[in-house]
This record gives sequence, structure tokens and C-alpha cells, in this order.
Amino acid sequence: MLTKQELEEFWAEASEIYLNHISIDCVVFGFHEGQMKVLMLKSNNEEAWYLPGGFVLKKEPIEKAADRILKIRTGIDKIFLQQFRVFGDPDRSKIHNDMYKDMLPKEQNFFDQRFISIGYYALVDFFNVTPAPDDFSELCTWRDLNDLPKFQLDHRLIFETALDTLRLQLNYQPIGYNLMPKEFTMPELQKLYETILDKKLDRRNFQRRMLGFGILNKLEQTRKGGAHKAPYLYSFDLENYQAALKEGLKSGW
Amino acid sequence: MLTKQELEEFWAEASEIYLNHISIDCVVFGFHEGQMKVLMLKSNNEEAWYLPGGFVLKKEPIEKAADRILKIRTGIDKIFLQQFRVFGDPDRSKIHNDMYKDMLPKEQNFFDQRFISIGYYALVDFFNVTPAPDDFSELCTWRDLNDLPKFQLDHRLIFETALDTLRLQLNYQPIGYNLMPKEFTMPELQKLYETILDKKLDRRNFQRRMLGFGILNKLEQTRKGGAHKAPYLYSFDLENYQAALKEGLKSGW
DNA sequence: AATGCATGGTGTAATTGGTACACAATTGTA
DNA sequence: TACAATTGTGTACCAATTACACCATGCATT
Repeated sequence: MLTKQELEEFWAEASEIYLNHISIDCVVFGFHEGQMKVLMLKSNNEEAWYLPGGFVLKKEPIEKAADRILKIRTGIDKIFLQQFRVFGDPDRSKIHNDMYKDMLPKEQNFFDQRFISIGYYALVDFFNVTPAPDDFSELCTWRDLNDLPKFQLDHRLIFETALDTLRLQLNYQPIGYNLMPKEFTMPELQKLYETILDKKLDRRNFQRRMLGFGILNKLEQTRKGGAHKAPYLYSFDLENYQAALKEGLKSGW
Repeated sequence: MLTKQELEEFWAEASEIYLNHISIDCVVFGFHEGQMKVLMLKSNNEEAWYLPGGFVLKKEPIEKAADRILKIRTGIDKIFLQQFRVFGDPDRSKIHNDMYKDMLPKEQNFFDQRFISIGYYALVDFFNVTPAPDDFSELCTWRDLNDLPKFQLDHRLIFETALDTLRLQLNYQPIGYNLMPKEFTMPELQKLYETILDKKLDRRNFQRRMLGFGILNKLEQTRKGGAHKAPYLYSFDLENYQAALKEGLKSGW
């Protein structure tokens, strides 16, 4: 827990460098061992978890702000980021306001204001992330989508909106380059789709459809080690992948 | 043009009642005589057009703010509104800042700050709208999508992003209830889709697909008066329409 | 009134795409 | 060596989309 002095300094600096009323919250998705994960932070002193977030510097583009915030929390530089909604209910930060209400006079208290939060979701390579807590958390770690904790503020809504958006985007955008390792097998990629959509897909039809998009390179090697037939390895064809990102895919799932 | 005194009053009040740094811009689409229209305002004194917009009251939900702003500009109450992106480049309001720079001291000047704008697009019934200029415009009127004026600030970007979003939404959402009159013919509805997508669609396939969605009621009457066969009239089945809005349609065009 | 023309309503064949399977091939293990 | 589990590939079937044909209607022209 920060001392009152440290809070004072934080707030004094915050008012100086950040835009008032505007915050950014990020839903960072990762994929590990066939499970979808979200990066979350656990509050000091209480069993409430929240999403990585931050504020916008006075002369900073908001995309840069989201990049900067995630760089700090994950260590990763160029992240696939997508703005998906603004959360602007006047009461959304009420709990937060109240929490810090009595610690400083109103004028000096950066947190004693209404925040309108811009939601970004990010897709990242699980293994590249080094989670780093912020000043208000004792823990920054991955949480499984099947085992989510209690959310602070409106962060459950933000999370769920992000997931809905991701599912929708699956229909007309290639997804995977940012979530999978460089090389992967078709069953591994399928597992990603199944996890995001939360439903089973037909193995053979998935393969055909995915190959039909023309964004995969089939490699010569196979993944040995399993107690079964060794599957081929694939990598994304980055050029076609980027093109597909722009032009969109055809149909939906 | 406002006098300096009037500006002073506007600014003084604005700082009092609105959140700093946050604005709302709306792309209002209407449909008239087979053409897609956008509601725009023309600046006093110069040939620069901009989108209807405004600010958020200190305790107002942002959706309410968008509603309120559009109510003032169009006279319409319950408008189909969709948030689609935030525009947060630090330089986006530079021209605006400069424009009013020397008219008031910095501290009193609500416009001398960075604005992050939340973009909404709206679909409205052309005939219900009574365009009303604001304090900075001499004109508020519909502009044809095929005959767009010079845009102020980044409003061209905002407009184009809105149009892209609308086209995308056409794939998985029913569109039309808010743009068409109560009763309409199939060719009229098709014209709407063709205008939004900016391409021709097959008359017969369009009809079958549209009917397949199950959101239309076929009426007994036909539209007399044309020099040709009288087409049937349709209306939207509001119940099914709402359901389709929630659950989404199937495939794309 | 007869005819023509432009448009609207409905049907159908061909093609494409998606779904549901079957079967062979490969790998490690019993 | 046989087996279990999994992967690679093919194919028949169904649904949806596309392309096109034909008829009906209402006004205009003569």
C-alpha cells in the first residue's frame, strides 16, 4: 500500500501530465495450453481484480497511450490493439472515487473526478509477456476465462464487451498471428478458435476453411513428441495476413 | 457571427457545465429520393462544413449526451445511435483551437483545449428531421453522399469511418427501420442497400434474402402512381426486427 | 381499345459453400 | 506386433447464393 505521501505525489504529478476525465482500459487476451487468458491486476488489500489501464498524456495520441500502458504492464512493444468501445456512465468510477475520497482534498485529488474510459482489446503472445503490477496492485497475472475473479468497477462489462467484439471480428478478420507462437499445428490453431468461440468446430472443415483463406504457410516439419501422429507445422503468411486484415475475410462461422 | 460578449458567455457557461477534453460528433444518415444523405453544418464566414456535435454534461451518460445533441439538431427524440470510434489525435482540434485562440484569454477559453471526440452514427427518417443550425453555423442541412463539401477538422475521417462501420453492420444487423418510412416497397428498400453499399444488387435475390430474414410484413396495398406495375408495400415487423438486432443476421452480402 | 414498354413478382437451374461423415496414415505404447 | 489416439485427405449431401427466364401489371402511345 502506498503511503499518503506517495499518493500525494502520484496525484500531483497525474494532474500535471494527464488529461482529465479520460482513462484507458485494456483487455489483454493471451492463449496458453489451450486456454484463453486475460491479464488482470489484483488490488492491494482487497479481493478485487481490475484490467490494466491508465491515462492519456496531455499531448499523446490515444493509440500511443494504449501502447505505452501495455508496454509497462507486459513488456511488449508492438501489440495488436483494437479500440472497441467507450464506457461513459457517470457512475462507473463511483466506487473508485469514494475509495480515495477522504485521503486528499478534492482539488488535489486526480481520482476524484469522473472518468470516461476508452476500451482497447489486445491480442498478445502469452510467452512474451512479463506481467508487471502497478502502484495500486499487489499482483499482475493471467486469469483463465473459465476461472474469472471478482471484477472491480465496471470492468466485467468492459471485459465482456471486448470478448463479444473479438468473437464478432473472428467473422471477418484473420485472428491468430498475435496469439499463436511463430510455428503451430492446425489442431493448436483450431483450439484457439474453439476457445474464443466457446464451441467445438469440425476438425476437417476447420482445416479446409482456414487453408482456403490463404494466410498460412505449411512447413515441412512436423511436431514430434505427442504419442500420436505428428501434425504438420504452419506459420502465418504475413503478407497475405496483412492483406486479409485490410480487406476482410468472406463469411462467418 | 457571435459577438465577443456572446462568446464569452458561451465559454463561461461551457466550462461550468461540460466535461473538459471530451466532445461528441455525430454522423447522421438519412435517405431521400434514392440518395444517401448526411446532416452537416456550414460554418459562419467560411466554406467549411462540419458534423453535428457537442459536449457532455458533467453528470450525463455519454449516450444521453449524443441523444440530446441530436434532439437539438434534428428535433427527433429516439434515434438509432451507435458508437463507432474515438478520435483522439492531439492535433485533431488544432485548427479549431487556433481559430478561437486570440479571442479570449486561455483560462476563459473552453475551446482552447484538446478534445477527444466520441463518434456516433445515427440512422434517421429523413422526413422527421428539422435541421437546426447551432451558434457557430449559418446553415444546417442534408448533404448528398455523392456531393460532399469540404470538411472541417478531421470530420471527413469521422464521416468515412462511420460509413465503413455502417457497411460492415449491414452484414450482421438489420438496417432500414430507422431510414425508411413506415411503408415502403421492396425496390425502395433495395435502393437503400445499394446506396449504402454503393453497388448494384440483384432485384430477385435481394427480395428473397430480405424476406428470408423474416423481419418484413407484406401489406395488401400496392404503391399506385408509377408508370408501371404497382409494387407491394411492406412494413417492418418490429418484434422480429428487434430480435434480429440482438441476435444478428447470418451471412454477408 | 390495342399495343408497347418499363417495371414488379415469382420460379428454377447451376454453382458455390458448408456440413457430416469415412477411411487411410502415422506415432508411441502395451 | 497390435492397438489406441490423433492427423491428413476425400467425398457425398444439403443449404445458400447466383444467374437467369418468364409472366403480370399499369400507364403511354397510337
